[in-house]
Amino acid sequence: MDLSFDLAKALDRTLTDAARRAGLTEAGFAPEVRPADPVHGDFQANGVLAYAKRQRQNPRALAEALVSQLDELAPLFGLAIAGPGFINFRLKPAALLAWLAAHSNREALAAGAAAAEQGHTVVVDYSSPNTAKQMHVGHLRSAVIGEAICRLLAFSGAKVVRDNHVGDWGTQFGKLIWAYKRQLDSAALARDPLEEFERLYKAGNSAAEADPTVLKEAQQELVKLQARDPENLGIWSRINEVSLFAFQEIYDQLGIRFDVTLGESFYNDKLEPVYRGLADSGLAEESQGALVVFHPEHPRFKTQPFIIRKSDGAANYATTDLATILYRTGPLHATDVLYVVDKRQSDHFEQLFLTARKWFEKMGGPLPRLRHLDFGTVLGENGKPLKTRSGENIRLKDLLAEAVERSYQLVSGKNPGLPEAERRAIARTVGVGSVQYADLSQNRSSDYVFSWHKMISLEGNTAAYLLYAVARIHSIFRKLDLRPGEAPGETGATAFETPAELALARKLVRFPDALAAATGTLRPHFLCTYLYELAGDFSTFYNADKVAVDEPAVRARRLLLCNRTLLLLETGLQLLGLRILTKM
RNA sequence: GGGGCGGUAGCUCAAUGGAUAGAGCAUCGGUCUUCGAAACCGAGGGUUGCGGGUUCGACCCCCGCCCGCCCCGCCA
Repeated sequence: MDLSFDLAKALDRTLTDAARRAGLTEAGFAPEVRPADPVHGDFQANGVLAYAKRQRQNPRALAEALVSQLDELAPLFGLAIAGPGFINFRLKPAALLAWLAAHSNREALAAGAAAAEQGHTVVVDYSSPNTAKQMHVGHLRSAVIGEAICRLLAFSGAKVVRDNHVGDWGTQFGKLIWAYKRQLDSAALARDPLEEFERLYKAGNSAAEADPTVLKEAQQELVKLQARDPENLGIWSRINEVSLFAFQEIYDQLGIRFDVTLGESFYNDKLEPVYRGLADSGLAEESQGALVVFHPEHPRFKTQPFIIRKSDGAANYATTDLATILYRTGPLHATDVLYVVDKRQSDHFEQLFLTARKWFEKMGGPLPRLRHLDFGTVLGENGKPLKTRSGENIRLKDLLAEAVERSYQLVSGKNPGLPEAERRAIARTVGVGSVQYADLSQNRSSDYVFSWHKMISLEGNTAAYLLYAVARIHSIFRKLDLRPGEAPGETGATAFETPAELALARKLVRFPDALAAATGTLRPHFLCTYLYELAGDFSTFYNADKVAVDEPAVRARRLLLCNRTLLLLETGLQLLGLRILTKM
């Protein structure tokens, strides 16, 4: 066996072959290789236990037989059979060094990782705010998690299409256009367009509520827009243009750039085939004046309809979502579509996917793998959805600004000697990164409690702690007048000896497992946990073993550890969508 | 009423059916004349909501119950 990027996978193959030679052939044998508790080793194989159970054989004897066929591993691993029949593998110090030497830069990591998702074209539908409104805290998770997932998939070899499916076509435009024509404040529009659009919408809304004549006029504006009246279409398109420009300011802070922005309006002329296709195939039926799809085999959806055309004849999001699947399957050639959307919409997606599957079966076309990547709600300290004190949604713009300001206070307190401009720049990286990391480090399915104190802290699993480790490694290289990334001072490194060196080296070698866990389950928090543990092992090493010692061989191997830790921390943080720094 | 998700240390959260359930915060106690102490080391803290079941092995799978949040026809 060679020391490839993914050692667990390589071990799995080796054990599968060895099992055949050892006679473990009945009913298939799966080695079940996984990372182990460091107390026991680096990897463990549990497959013998289940196999022995099925074959009614002694698991320890089977493990002995298997291990006797693993001589080729002896140069790399210490092997041990433990407990009822676990096989433990502990990398030898020289093998640790060899793996680290072979993966010394971003390209080597990427080359190793790229096998996992090769051949997939993944459309990721994320962020997707409504135009003419501010992005608020409710839009945070989709944007942050979606971007991290895009980066993870791309690094693992997938072709990723980032699609911002904006809500740019809704009934809100009637009232908005009504108010736009009568009450537009140009100065306010120039200053903060989304603020002005929101004001106009509220003005239109309350005017319509107070006066039925206004309501009728607003409805007329909407009808005119839908009939492609040039003036209303112009206003509408200006609103969208300005909105997207404002959104991009947020996206720039979060490091997001979409490949396509195909909002609901893009599908306006692509809805007929949906109605026709579903009606002709017999999936859709009339119910209470609407066109709906029931799923008789489903306990809930046999009575809970999927409405694809409202009783007033208008489309809704179900219609555009179906049209969107057609477009992503066709022109975008998707093999996979991921919807990074609030978990409260899970019913909708379940119905959507069920309907799409049946529809595509009738059409005879292959359906991409559709998955709803749900996420929980951001809660305040009171356990309720996060709001301002007055009960308003917190604007993303304000939230990020506050994070940056709080980080600036922290940085200025800790490192007042730095020039202000530098402290400001550091605060942007730390502040925005703290918000992103707090979101990503938690299992995405759960709700989480938003806490400035926890988020912007040097203690615990935070962005600042990780960035501090990065900054400190850079500082070592600066001190020694070396430049990281050029593998400086590594030649002549001898195998690791001290407990802290060994612990750090063994953690470094686990990077592929963390990456595979995060990408395979589309849960970035697995990578966060790994990076946090890595930074912790580095800090322990840093406190225990001095890097800048006189003995050249010891110094070389410690520099190698620093360099590789830096590489993996920086790579990992960037895969999560964070920016990095060299001082803080 | 039907359904989804959750309940793990005082608090916030981890944990592919695998070995003695782990971190951080908080509490208590240590470590700076030496590469950034924004850090590190250590201690205490648990009937994994309750009761059954499956399994060599269950926080994890199955059944029942309790509690919390969310969804259930024309918003997305």
